[in-house]
Amino acid sequence: MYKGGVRALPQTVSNPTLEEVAKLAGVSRATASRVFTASPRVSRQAKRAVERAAEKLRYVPNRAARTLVTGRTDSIGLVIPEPTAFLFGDPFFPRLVRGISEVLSRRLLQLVLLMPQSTADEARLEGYLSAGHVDGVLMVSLHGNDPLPERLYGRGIRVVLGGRPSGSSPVAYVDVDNAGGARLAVEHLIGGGRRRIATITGPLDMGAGIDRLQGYRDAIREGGLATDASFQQAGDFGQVSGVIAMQALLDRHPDLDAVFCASDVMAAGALETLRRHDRRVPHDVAVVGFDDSTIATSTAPALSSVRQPIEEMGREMARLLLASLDSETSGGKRIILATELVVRASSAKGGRE
Amino acid sequence: MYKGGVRALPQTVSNPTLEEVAKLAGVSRATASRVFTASPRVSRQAKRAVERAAEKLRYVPNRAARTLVTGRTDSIGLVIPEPTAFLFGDPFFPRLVRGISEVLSRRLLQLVLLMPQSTADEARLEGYLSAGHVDGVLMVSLHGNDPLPERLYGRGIRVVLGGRPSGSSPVAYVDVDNAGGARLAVEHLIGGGRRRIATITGPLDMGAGIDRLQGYRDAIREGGLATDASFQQAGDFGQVSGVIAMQALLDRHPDLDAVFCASDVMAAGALETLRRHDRRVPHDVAVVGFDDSTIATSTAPALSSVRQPIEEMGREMARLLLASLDSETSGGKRIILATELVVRASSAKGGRE
DNA sequence: GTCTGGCGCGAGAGCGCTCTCTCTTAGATC
DNA sequence: GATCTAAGAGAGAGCGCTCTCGCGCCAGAC
Repeated sequence: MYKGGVRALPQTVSNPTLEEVAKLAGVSRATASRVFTASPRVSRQAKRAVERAAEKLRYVPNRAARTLVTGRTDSIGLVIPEPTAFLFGDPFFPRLVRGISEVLSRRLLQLVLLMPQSTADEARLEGYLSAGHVDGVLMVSLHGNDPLPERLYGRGIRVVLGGRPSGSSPVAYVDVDNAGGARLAVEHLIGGGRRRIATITGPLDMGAGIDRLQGYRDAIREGGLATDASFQQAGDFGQVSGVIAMQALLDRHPDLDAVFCASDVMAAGALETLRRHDRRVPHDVAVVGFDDSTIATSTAPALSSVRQPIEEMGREMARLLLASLDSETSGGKRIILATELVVRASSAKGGRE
Repeated sequence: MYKGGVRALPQTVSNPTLEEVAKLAGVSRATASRVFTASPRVSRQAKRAVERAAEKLRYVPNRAARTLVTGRTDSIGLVIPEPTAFLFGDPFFPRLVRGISEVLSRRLLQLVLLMPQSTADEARLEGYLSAGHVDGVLMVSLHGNDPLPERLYGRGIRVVLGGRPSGSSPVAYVDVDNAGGARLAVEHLIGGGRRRIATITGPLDMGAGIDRLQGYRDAIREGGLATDASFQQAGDFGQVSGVIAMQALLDRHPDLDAVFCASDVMAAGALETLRRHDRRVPHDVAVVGFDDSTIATSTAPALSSVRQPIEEMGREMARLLLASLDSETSGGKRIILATELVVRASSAKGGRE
């Protein structure tokens, strides 16, 4: 019975070894190896002979053996805690992967995704990553103060985060300009004549949640309006939390005239509540979301939103990790990518003059 | 410069080896090894000494070395071609992963996700999987006749598919009862008095697309209605294709009174078109989707849909693979899981009497 | 003709681990 | 007290590969 323990089972199909390839090609193992490591010191005919032999035997180099001696795996781990895949139900995740892959493929590195489902999974994951299964680790969207990145970092494993961690940390990261994006959104609302502007925040134990709130506050203050905590209501980026938060805000401020939501999904929930309360959007209340996800164009009215360069974030994460792998020094670096406001019907200026 | 080539670089942090742990614990390497392989023949005190030494040195067994001798990696690959993550933009993907993880975690196996982004990626993937990086492979939702599963199978690698391949194949798979689900949906429409029932199909080079169409046809025929190809319009599971297909169907049959869509997302598109043509749903036209995704409850009216047990599919895939790993014989087995119809407003019987 | 240099190649060590085989020793049996 | 047994530990081989070292050979310089 296959127990996932550590006991040797007979290989069902014992793969050919380099030794056999070399013998068939009539060369030494060393020469055959040189062919597969693309080493220059091989004659054309030896190379051809080895290649032919390999093809004939359907030889594939044993990765474990190679890793054992080189200390390298040529693969990169991407860790995505379970909730993330849902939070941004939207293309966030595949877009990020696409950006990362674009860079890694060029270097012939294999991207390996890891989705811990539980705390137990995550503990095991630390062992997996520490055991030399990957050359470096990318991680996204940590809730609270996930200790994993720092622990890996402490082990000398190269780590790059997507989205800044909520605390301070020596680990390198790439983030989008959440505060800047939020500020753009709120400045746009102020510019449209709104004065009683509420916000539905993300979880405040995540960098993205904190920074988007900060951007909102900055814009409110700089716009000469008063920041008032009763105009702020926390959500968790999910739709239901948008519905509930909007309700709470309307209870406190029936006359609010705009709401900035830290995610499109929450904004969709907010729209639902506004509709139920017969608020016209954008006439009575303007709404702006964040993420510019596909949901933004399918709501009625279509949602203004802050667009983030997800693919670019993936690319930068990969580049940063590769640079760290090259440089023999790790950590510290951070890259912030610009965000952009996309205005749609939900906050149209014409909504109210 | 880190090239992803095959050249040894100095390890930034050279991890402690078993040898060092053994020395610190005052035992031989063999005894130390026994501790980590949970072998029974170790005295309590030797075990404790080794554990203490390991902790002190922060020792993690080198996986490559272990794999080299055991021939096992204790990890399982899950291959998801890029389009899939989009197609079922919805929780399909995380739900599947959750089901799989549930089973694998219990065996302490690591799930590794692989998302080839291009044909080049896929070619490289074959090498990766063949090189002994994983003990077995799970694959989902193949477009057309993807040769990868059979090639891996041919190499003696254990493979289990999620969703039957469109052609015939010796590779084991788990699938939901697509035909049965479609049949339920159409029987429900017929039971509601509908007679001019159209369908928007999925891509017909995918098992799911083919089978859902087949179920539709069977139900139509058995309901005593005529199957008529002009009532069938192909889509690609995406929203836009639903919009367009519905338009084509209305052009041909302005008086159709129901439409069965092979995905919820296409159904949402169909609803859009129906609304634009002033068809009331369900009064004039009843609509049923497939997948019972979150979108089904957020459309207006809410969408009747066929529910599939995604988590269960993940679990069964994992179980089948583990069984195959145990049994030393591979392939052949197939498991079909029941689907279920969830009736909502879009096909309410009261819609028309 | 000799000397030099570099190219191509083979021999062999060794990466870190598991596992088999063998040895030691303590306890059980007579 | 002698013999047997089995539990616990160590020695050592070897998994498949890469890489260093050094040897032989031939082209070009003198």
